[in-house]
Amino acid sequence: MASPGNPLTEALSKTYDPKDVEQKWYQIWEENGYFKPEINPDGPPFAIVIPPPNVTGSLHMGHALDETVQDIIIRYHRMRGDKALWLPGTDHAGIATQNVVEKELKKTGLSKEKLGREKFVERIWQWKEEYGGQILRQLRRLGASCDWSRERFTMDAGLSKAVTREFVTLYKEGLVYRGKRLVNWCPRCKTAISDIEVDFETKKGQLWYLKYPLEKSQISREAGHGIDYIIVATTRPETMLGDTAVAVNPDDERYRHLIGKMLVLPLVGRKIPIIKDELVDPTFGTGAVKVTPAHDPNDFEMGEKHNLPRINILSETGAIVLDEFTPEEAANLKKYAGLDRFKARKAIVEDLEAAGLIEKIEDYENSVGSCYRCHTVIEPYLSDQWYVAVKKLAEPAIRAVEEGKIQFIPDRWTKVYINWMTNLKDWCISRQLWWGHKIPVWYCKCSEIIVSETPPTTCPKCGGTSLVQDPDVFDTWFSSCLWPFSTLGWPDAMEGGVGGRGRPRSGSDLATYYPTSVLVTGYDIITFWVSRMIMMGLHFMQDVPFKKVFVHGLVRDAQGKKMSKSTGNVVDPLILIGDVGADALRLALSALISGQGQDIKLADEKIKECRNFCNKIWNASRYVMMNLPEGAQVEGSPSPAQNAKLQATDLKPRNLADKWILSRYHRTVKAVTELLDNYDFGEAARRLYEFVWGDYCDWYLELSKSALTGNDAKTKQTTQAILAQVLLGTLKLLHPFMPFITEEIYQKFNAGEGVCGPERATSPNAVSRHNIIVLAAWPAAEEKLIDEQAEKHMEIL
RNA sequence: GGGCGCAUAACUCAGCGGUAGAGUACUUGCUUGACAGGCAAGGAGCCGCAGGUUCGAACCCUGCUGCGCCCACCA
Repeated sequence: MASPGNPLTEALSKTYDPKDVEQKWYQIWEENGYFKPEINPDGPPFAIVIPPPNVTGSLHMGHALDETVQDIIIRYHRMRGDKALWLPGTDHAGIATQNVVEKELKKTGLSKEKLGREKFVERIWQWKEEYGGQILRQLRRLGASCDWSRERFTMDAGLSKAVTREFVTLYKEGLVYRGKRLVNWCPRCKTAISDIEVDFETKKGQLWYLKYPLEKSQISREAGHGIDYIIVATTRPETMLGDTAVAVNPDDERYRHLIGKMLVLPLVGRKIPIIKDELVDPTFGTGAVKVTPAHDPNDFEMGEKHNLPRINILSETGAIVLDEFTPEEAANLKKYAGLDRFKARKAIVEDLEAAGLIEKIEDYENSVGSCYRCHTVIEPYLSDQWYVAVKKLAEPAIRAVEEGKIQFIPDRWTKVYINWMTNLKDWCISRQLWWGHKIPVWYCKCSEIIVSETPPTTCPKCGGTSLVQDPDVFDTWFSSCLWPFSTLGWPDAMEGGVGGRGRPRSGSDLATYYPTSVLVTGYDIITFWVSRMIMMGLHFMQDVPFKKVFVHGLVRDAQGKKMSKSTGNVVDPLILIGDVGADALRLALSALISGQGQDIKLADEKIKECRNFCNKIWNASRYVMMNLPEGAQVEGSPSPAQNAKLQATDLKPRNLADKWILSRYHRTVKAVTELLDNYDFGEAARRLYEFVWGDYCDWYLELSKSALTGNDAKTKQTTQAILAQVLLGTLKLLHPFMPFITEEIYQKFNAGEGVCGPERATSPNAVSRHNIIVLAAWPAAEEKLIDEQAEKHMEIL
């Protein structure tokens, strides 16, 4: 037993306190360049690019999980001797960032309009410099071992150049085009958003049945039928101002005789035809549907087919405008001008009611789309936008996954991906925002469109010099889909070829690390991001952007509810780190990962369990230290020489307990290594937990007490050696999961040499730092026998 | 309307063809010598329901029920 006043017993306090340890180690690691792949210059390259968090973001539990997984992978590979790169960075997140800074401005009574575009963008840059690094600092607290010297931002010069190159190339290839179509418009953000940026929610509303009178001259002719109007059902009565037809199903007996007749649109006075179209479901409502080509996707399609006029009735903020009405119509509608769409709805319904033109109003539930950023109800809105023609890009992207060049883990996401990719619609990439990459397109008065990587000075067609750049910016995902190669130096790192094609210059990061090894992400952005990276990677690099996609679940609260500010169930990872330390949080998250990629319910109990585990291994180490040979009992020792002596000590088991723990340990090393190779982080974490607590502490450490206090010097020495070496080896296995505490303890045993640094000792068995003890291979049968014997033996004890 | 996932002890979850597991919680002891953030022992379960395959099913197949999610042009 340790003598009183032993410096080692004092070196470790009774309970583990993560605070100082974590701060200290991260700094040492970073300062010594341990996170740079170059510390393993000869290893095979292994690369992960971080899913770039929004610059405005702050670390939430979802990030914590995502980054923990990546850090486990990258630390594991680094320990295996790979030239392991984890490239960090942030996304400019156009709409999200703009919204945040707008809100800030509002507090000071300013608005972006008052500031003007240039000043506003300047303001965002300022804001970014000041607060943008927050999430990256928080990543460090988690222990994320990113190579910060390679940090990127989507609006860095190089990455901006990449986006321009991307667009111009796609344009020249005919894969990008401009079109006037209905887009999902957010009247609050005043921009188009893509289909997948719309959240649908079923909402309670009404279905209004409106009477549209037949034209007078026809009423008399129809008098015999007793019909002088058609009833249409709609959830959006205010759009009736823009109706340019009423459609019925061609087979609908009720209306067949009316097809081709004209109606008079109430309130407006416009004459509109009754048309036939198979799209109309005769069983819905009255079987007659009002057609508003400028404000409904279905109606737009019908309008195209039947050549109907498209009358836009709304401004970009969603208020009624009368620009596209005839003067007579406009005169009728003056009272609605400037009314917000929902106020207009009320007013129009009232007026129709007063005119006796409402047959009935029913309660009705339907799904309403809203902006994923601000939850404003989106408006199908007619406008000029840029699109990516996605079909030609999607085909190779599907093939790559089908052929196994990219593997989804777990596999079920393959199906989801392929299903999604085969039904892709063209991607609207222009946004009416101020923050983002400006579209490299200029318009000349002569109506020439110039698409160019560098700003043109004159129009190539008419020689005019007053060129105006497209005011819009790109969808954020249009830049982040280049991330796996733009961050590594594309396009400048390419030699030869057109449009950034060719091949990466040898020796460049791009040549070394592309394709990256694995992408780690939640399933929520497979559609937004993963699919697009695959398309663009294949298109511009002629190779997949990553070989594997590890898809994990989302972190939910203890009840399984989504964490959200409005529900108030958000658990802040930084508060937890402050409470229990980063290691406990990391272990909790990783131990909760299931092989099926289920969502994770994060309960306090689990955090507590893992905090206790930290303490457990801390105290086990304390015990082992106190029982090392006398000479070793100094802070920072055993010295290398002493250490060598310990290792040289005969590790050959002297009794059943020795055999048993070595066998257990050996199996754990093997199992955990395999589990990590197979991306089963949850099982790996659980296995380690059980080994440390259940085998090492509960059994071997308890049994060692008699050996250490006994008279047999040899037994004592062997026990000491096994205690120490199994512990040190286990610390290495645990290190990817819990980097801080393992480094701290390890360093105390190992003359200041941590787990993280460059490898010193090489072992013939190449598992290198990952597995310190090189055990002779034990025949499986013998191992099993020993296990059984040992278990029986211990039952007797 | 199409697709996916989940249902195992009070709670959170492992197990995925061979006698039901862990942690937490609970009960009863123990503990001045690594750790009370500890140790030992214990109670706990028609493994969602109904069929089928099999010598044998929590595990494989079919159907059903209940929750959750994704996709789709429900006026």
